[in-house]
Amino acid sequence: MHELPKQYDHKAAQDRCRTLWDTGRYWHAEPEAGRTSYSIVIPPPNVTGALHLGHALNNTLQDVLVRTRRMQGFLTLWMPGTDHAGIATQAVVERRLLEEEKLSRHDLGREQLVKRIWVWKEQYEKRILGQLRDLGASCDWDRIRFTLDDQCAAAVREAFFRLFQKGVVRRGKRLVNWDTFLQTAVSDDEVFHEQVKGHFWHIRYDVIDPKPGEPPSVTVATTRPETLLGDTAVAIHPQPGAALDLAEKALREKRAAATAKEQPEIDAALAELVARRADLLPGLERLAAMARDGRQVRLPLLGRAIPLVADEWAKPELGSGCVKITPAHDPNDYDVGRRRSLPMINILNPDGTLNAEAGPYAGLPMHKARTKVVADLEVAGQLVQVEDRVIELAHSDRSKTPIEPYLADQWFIRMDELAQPALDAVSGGRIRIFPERYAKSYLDWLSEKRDWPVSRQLWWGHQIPIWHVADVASADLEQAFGGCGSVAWRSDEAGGWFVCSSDESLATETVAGRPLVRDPDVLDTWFSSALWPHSTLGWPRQTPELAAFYPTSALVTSRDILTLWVARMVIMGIFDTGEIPFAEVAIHPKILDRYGETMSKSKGNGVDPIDVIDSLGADALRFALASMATETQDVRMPVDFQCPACGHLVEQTVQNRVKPRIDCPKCTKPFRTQWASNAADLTLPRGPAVSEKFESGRNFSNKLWNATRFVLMNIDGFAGENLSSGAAASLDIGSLPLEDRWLLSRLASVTREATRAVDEYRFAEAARTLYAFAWDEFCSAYLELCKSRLADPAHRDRARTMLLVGLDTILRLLHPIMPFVTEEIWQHLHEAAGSRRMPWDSGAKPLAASIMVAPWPAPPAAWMDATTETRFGTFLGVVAAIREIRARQNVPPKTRVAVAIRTSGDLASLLEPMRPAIEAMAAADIAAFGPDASASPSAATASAAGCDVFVDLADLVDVDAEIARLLKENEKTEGFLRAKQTKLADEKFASRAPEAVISKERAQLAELEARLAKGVAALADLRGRKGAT
RNA sequence: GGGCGAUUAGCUCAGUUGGUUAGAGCACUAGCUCGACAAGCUAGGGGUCAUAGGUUCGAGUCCUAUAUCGCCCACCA
Repeated sequence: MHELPKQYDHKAAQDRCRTLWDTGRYWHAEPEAGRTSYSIVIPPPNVTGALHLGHALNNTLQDVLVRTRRMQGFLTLWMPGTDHAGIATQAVVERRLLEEEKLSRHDLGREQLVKRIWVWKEQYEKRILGQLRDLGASCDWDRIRFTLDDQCAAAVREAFFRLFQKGVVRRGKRLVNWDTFLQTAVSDDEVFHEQVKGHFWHIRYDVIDPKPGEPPSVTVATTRPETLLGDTAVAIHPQPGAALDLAEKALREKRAAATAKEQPEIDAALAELVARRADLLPGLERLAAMARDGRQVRLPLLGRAIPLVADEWAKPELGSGCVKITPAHDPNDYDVGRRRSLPMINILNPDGTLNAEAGPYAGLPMHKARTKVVADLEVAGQLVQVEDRVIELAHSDRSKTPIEPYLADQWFIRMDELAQPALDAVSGGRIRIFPERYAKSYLDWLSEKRDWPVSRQLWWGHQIPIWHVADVASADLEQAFGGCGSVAWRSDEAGGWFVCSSDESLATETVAGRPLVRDPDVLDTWFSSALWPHSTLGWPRQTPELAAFYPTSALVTSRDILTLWVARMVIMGIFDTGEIPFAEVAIHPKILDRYGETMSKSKGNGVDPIDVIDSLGADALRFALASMATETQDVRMPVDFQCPACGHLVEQTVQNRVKPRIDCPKCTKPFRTQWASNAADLTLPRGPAVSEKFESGRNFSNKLWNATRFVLMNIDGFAGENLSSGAAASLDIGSLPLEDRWLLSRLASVTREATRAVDEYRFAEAARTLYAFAWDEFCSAYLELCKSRLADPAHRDRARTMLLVGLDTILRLLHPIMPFVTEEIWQHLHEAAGSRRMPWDSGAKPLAASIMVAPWPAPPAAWMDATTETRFGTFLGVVAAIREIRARQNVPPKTRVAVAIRTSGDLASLLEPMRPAIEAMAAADIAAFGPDASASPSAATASAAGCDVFVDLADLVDVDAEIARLLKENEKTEGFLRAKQTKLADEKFASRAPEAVISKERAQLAELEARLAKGVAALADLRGRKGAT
């Protein structure tokens, strides 16, 4: 006999399963003619660090899809890989370099730094891929890619080259977010805003040669006074009066629509506007006229004459109505500068110090320059006023240092033409986004068609395949590269040329004696990510993989990168291949901590998935994550630290979550957290971050394990029938007892529900459906029922067959969510019952050696039978009724009770075969079963769907307790009854509700009336009995 | 400022096209070691579905407003 240990050992099972899968390479997909494929590319995790719970969720869901499709017979590929994550990775390595060796990247040089980052990458890539394997991800491990590997690099160069040829890659001065620590431009997405206390300085600029009646000066206000060194104008609205009228009109409209509560505030604003008009308008009108006349003001400190310009950007309703213009260091001023053709003076060096343009301030870092500028303005008497103000200061997400807007030459991609096909793909339904509402943010973002700045002044990344050459003629280039299809060139509008090549290097180092110089910049990391679906499959080569697996089937991601990544993949996929990169996009929730904050390593509120995998098992983790993946909202996960010494749980709080060590409040022993870095802390045992949410998954694994244990204990040499369609032993439904027909019916409907849920990315529903069925129906009901049948030689083998059908089907349905425990059980079943075949198995082929490649269940529709399910429900109701009476009368579990069941003759004969089952499951002896059954004088009563159940308790019955209970119950029934009567008596209801609803209500009313009558009779009976004693 | 979403049991969440007396897991209470499983079994307690209106014969579900929270986008001399 095949006997299993009492508890499921997830650690041993995980090791065994991984070995089995790796040996069989069931995760590998080779292009094969004639097979329908299903493919997913992994959202490549950054090699900046380890995977967190969000990744675990993302990858669990992908694995559920991939494992399901593989079992359904699709040629299934899940492409794994990691992302070089340009700036993020370089920042991490640079920060460590600085901390540990006090070196900057310039001390090391480009080549050495990149070498260091590769070392880092190897280390983290290994760790990440290891975590994915531990999670059970069935990626094709023979096809691991990296966004910076040779294959991806070739795709990047080719894609860039084509964009260059098409003319949508441009170079030009752009105002960028400059990170002065990393000395690179960063994208808007890599900038975060932080509120800091600052000031609002009001500075006076004197008018040059004011005429009589003209204001002698203008006052402007700024939060960044040092930028005045780069001012090239002061702006004033061209028609301040009209602008004020407009502002006033807008306010009045707002007031009309406002609630009474908001009105005082608007009134105050209106009053201010009116006062402002009186005070400032004449002056502003004068200034506007002066701007039209080309008059100038003198820039304080530097003494430069700068023009007054008329521009709508200056709002007369704000501040003094005038605004200083620093085109090279402010995004709005930049726009003004372009509109008014102003000079753009860059006052910054790349390292954040001021350059020669700043005159006497050159060499100072910005914050020192600010202090000095303010002090000098004060001395010069140009500082009018200083206000305290809270300002939103932009910081670089990567270096955590303040961002400086900075004018620099950058490469960017024009989106106007490229974006349209990507918009059409989603709005036309060729790409479907789940849940659908996210399509809106995709479309909104793309329809702005904003240019994509793609150059980064970094060393880690794909170096832009552009070479610069100056002082050559077009003919020289033609001669050098004319015959070469992989090289293109274009004038750089400054007398030089851009040469672009899709090859890694150019064939020559000079053209007409002039050197070709490689552009030092690298591409935004999202550029290579945008090519991921086709670059990983071999593009631009026409590989068999590309033909078989592109377009991919689905993309699974969280919503925050819908624009950054998903939209760009669609753009580039269509541009490069002419086809969409994926047919469906599944958006899953984010995991938040107990305070509703997103989990992140920097906050320290994360959970290492490996902690959960170690303590509770990968299946527990996966099951919990899948159950959380609902469509509507993000999910909160309260986290605790578990004391390694005593197991006590310490709630993770804002205070303790960043500490390297914690002293257990219970056993007082210290343990380390993920933050431990010094030697002393590292010697402490690790206290993993855990959440009770994962426990139900662990318990479920164990439940399945023990159900299997039961089946194997009873199988006793029975190897399983071949039920595959066409085989002799096929199931004859009509001959089966009620419980077997019920099981088949449930298997069919559960399979349908679970499959549909996965198809529609409703993972939580799939998990819930399977959990409830396996636990509450298969284990609690069916297994219990089988116990008596297994003891009866006449029925034993049929019960064994059905147990195997049930267990086998449940395992296959659960395998995508819980691969390890299902595989482990599959192997045990293989040993004990290897000749069994399900109707959806091929009868000729041997049973699959791994459940990973076992066919997905496909129960025939004929199994579904609603009548059987209802009847079985009645049976369960009778059992529950007897158990309830036992519980409320404190009958000891082993004491058998005598029961009478009063019900219609029809129902009684239908349920008669279930008599032994009822007796076994409720520890009861049925004395009477039918219309004539009646209560004995010492019975307690209960009702269940058309049956009255009387349990004869003899001297056990507590009459007073029964009376009290009946009183309470009758009262409750009366309450429902009255509500129902009122509803039915309501003429409106009777006249307007549909007939079906009314008859349903009537039936319920009748049922309630009968119930009450019985209750009243039982009560009278009990009272009489009490009087008799 | 614009957009999207959420608010249901002590906690974390489900709740199909509006239709019985609103569910699950964990936590809680009582009883139970019987050969599958104490990571278990049996029974139970616990909810004015954020608030206020409205539509409807009927609202957790639809509409409007309010409050609170979260996310995305834009802007803040």
